[in-house]
Amino acid sequence: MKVTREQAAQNRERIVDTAARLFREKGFDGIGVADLMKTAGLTHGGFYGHFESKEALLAEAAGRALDGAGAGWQALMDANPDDPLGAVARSYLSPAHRDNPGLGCAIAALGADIARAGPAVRDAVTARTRAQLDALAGAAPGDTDGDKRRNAIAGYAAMIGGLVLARAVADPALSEEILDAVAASANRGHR
Amino acid sequence: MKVTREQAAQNRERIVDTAARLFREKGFDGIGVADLMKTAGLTHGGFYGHFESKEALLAEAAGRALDGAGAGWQALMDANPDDPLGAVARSYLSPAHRDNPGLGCAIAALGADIARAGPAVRDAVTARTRAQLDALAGAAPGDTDGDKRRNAIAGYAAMIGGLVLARAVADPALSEEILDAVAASANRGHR
DNA sequence: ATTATCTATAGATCTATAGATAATGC
DNA sequence: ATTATCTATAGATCTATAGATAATGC
Repeated sequence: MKVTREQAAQNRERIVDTAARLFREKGFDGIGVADLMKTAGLTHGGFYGHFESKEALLAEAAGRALDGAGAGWQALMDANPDDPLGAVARSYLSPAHRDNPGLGCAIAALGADIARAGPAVRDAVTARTRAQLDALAGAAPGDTDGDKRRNAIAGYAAMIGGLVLARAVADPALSEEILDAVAASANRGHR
Repeated sequence: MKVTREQAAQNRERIVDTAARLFREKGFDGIGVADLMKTAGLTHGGFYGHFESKEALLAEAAGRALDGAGAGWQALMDANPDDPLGAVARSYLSPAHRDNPGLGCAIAALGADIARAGPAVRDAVTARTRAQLDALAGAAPGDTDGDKRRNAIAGYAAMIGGLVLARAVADPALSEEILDAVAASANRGHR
């Protein structure tokens, strides 16, 4: 059953999108190529015509997930010119984000997997991280460019760690308290 | 080859210690029971006399790792009464911690695995998180108890996220910049 | 003729268990 | 007699590949 060149390209995109979701939900080792392809509506063996390896797919999937996040942040910042960073922080630290890792931040969901991965994955993530920090730094509070950049990095770090911690704890009240406390500290920089 | 009751208890401890290190280094799915037992100097089959399942071991191993971190923080805070939180942050955000996940923070190394785990694991982590936040809140800056607690949570979150991000990026200079920026923001609360 | 996808499988792993072994502890 | 540990294995999964199939694109 061959398909058109265009259909094949669409299938490839669907594999990347499916992987971007399933890797974030279940972790890199938590979903196999066979199940992933089945979810994408394809068969196991077809995978290796599109990607060299499962890890090569992770590099693309993580890149795509982070690109999506970057676009979402930019839209939030553009829509909230008086408090761009606060808007990003409130969205990032929402219960909806906490409860839907498959659609959320790839660093929070896959940070440890990425740290253990090879250069292709880490380079893809590094490039997006650089772009996101640059975008945040432009909107961050601070008297100098150095201050703004440090505040952007610290703010991003607090969001990531807050989300990871809020997902890890079992008590919903404590989880909520963590999200709120980090969001409040992000707002402190707002003037 | 039976061993004494005491030797068996020591073997169990060694399994937990080994797991605490290997899970943090390789992730929960990155190390198998057989390899883990071999590293502990025992055979695969002996495992199930000590633990109900691999996940039951994770609950103990994560608890032990976090207890060790809590003790280390307390020692750091006691030794630096004029800047207790800064001392913890500088240690947490050191290149040594970044480069040795097997000996480091279990939340940063295993946060996503913990979030996907069952109640035994999550409850063990929640109890230690509560204790650590209480200890940090006592030393955190802030005019009210509520401020101190919020600052403790936000500071802890920034440390976790900073470490995760510093481990994920491939560029050593960017990684260092992240550690330094988060440490500097933690010091901002210092008076 | 090319190629995207399929079925089938190799070979390696994984968790968990069954049953044997051998030393302790009563 | 009890029990901590061992060997061996069941049964399920994993990544990756080989070779067949069938439709596209020249």
